[in-house]
Amino acid sequence: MATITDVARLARVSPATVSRVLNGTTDVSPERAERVRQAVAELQYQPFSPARALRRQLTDVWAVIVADIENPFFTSVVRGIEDGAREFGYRVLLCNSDEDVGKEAGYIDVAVGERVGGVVISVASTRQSDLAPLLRLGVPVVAVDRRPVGHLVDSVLVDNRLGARQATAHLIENGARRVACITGPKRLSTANERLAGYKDALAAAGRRFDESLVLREDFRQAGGYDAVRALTSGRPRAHPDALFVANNQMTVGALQALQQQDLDVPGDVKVVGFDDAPWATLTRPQLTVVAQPTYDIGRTAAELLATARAAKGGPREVVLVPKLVVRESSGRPG
Amino acid sequence: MATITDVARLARVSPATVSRVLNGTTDVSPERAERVRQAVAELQYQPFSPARALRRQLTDVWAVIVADIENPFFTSVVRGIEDGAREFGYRVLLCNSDEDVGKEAGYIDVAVGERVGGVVISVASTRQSDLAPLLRLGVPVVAVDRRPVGHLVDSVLVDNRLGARQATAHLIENGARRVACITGPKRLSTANERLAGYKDALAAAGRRFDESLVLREDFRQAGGYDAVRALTSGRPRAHPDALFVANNQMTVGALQALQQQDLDVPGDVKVVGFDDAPWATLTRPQLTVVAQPTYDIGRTAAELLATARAAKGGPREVVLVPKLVVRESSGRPG
DNA sequence: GTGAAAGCGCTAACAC
DNA sequence: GTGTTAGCGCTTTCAC
Repeated sequence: MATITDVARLARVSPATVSRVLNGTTDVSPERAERVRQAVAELQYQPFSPARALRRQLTDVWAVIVADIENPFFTSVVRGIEDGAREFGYRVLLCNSDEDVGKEAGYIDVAVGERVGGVVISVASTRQSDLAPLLRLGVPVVAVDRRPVGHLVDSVLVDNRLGARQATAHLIENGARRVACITGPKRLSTANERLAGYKDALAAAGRRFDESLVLREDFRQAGGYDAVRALTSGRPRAHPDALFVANNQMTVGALQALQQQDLDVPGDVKVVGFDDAPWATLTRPQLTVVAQPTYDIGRTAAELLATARAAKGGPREVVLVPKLVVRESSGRPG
Repeated sequence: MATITDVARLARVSPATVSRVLNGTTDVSPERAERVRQAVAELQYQPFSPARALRRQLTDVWAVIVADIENPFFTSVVRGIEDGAREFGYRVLLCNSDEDVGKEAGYIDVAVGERVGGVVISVASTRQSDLAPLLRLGVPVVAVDRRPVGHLVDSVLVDNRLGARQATAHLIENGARRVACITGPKRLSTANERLAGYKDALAAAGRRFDESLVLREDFRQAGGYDAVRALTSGRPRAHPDALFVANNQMTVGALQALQQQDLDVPGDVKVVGFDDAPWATLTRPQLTVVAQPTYDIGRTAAELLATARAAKGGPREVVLVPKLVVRESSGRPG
């Protein structure tokens, strides 16, 4: 591969001049600039990024570390981040922590090693994810979706508690007597906040909180499936007549389990899921969900990251509002 | 941030010795090695990747360039690639070309600039995507899903023609008289191969090929929706009684359009989609699809990439076999 | 406006 | 085993 020296030789100028033409830092005489451009084209020269990064001590790359690249929620957020990054002149290095704190730590090390210009992260664990290596370096970090505790970073969150409260209240209004909550692991703030919102709604309706109706699973499809199997395995009187499922992938699993057991939705069990999906109107019945502003979450994160170095004061926190989208799976009033 | 020199000073050794400890290239006396490790820990030293890449002239990074990060097909492929990459000791830099040859070219330049160790790409265009910058550099490239013409690269493809033929034949066997094909743009080999398979099946059944029953849209949801609207807008006798939809996202749109027009599936219109989805059993009726071995595609690509430098002979091509998964949307025989 | 020269942090060749 | 040294490709003073 050609180097800047090769280009300089061919264009009969110094390497410094080639650099100046490429970066537009100083004026170069038109003729020489033209010679340089020709030489670049002829040699198909492409600057070697590591050399440039070494010299400049920074890169125009952001690392985006998401917990689950297969979850459409995150890919939509990523799209928002990407579009924002492009606008601000950054490239995006996308990493998948796979809900694993260890893998996540590895990618954080990579981000540190690359001296990336910024990091957007949906932490694998609210308490255990360690952002310190980034913060020590002074790399701006924006947390999305999940709240990291003990680290002072900007964040873009959704009012999960509100969304969960609305979902649960809606089920109660529609006549549900025993609403179960299938939520995620304790290590995720989203799981806890959605559970809290569920409790809020019960309390507001004067309902007793029944521990046996709350199940924690991982946020994956199999978790939703297993939860429903467990909830419907005991004596029938103990079964729930409504489900608030706190995550999109678990909702798929939950619906599959209900279907397999010939339980009618919403007749036997009413269902509200979290996060909308393109196919939510294709299921029978159509799925009621708490929709999240996924793309905006990403967009907003990019804006915070781009302005992080200039920002004064403490961490900035943006909380976006989810929206209950009522379809058929949650039944009807009365 | 601490440098290798800082570590060396603190450990009272030379920078070379620190490097040796970190990379395990040569034996270092136990005591000195221990001192180095302590210094590394104390300073929280993290090697600066660009400096290392500059010196070594290569990186342990693969670029994975996918056409649409929001398409679950690709994210599943990516998971396969990632798992393979990890096994072979590579990190994955994920890029989203957004079905745009221009953005794709930008990421190819990035890959060249970074001198990545390999590239896995699902090209944005069979003919227009330009892999030459990579090949000139000698970077191993593996194409997945879509076939790039005019470039000698390894590839992992699916037998789209076979899958499409099976899908269409199945619809015909189930009594469809007018099978429409909603496929993708001409620039994508997958779109063309699936159309070819559709034609194969018609021919094998002795059916006349009717141009008006073939629609090309982009591979996105709105495309499927628009196609169905178009197909059902003319005089009823011209409407199809079956649809072969050549892509997962378009299938969602197509089903939505059918639903909106109160067309019964499979009564009025039988449907087979391409690529399976977790929610395919939740729709009413359950969706018949041609399932692709997504994860294996990625896995296989990683294996080809890891062994590319050692491989002799011409380009290697692996063709995986899709599988028709019959559910309800395609009707019943007779 | 331009070139010479230094140096970013790291590793590998070479001495000892 | 270990330290010294050179140099990867680039940008940025500093002279002129």
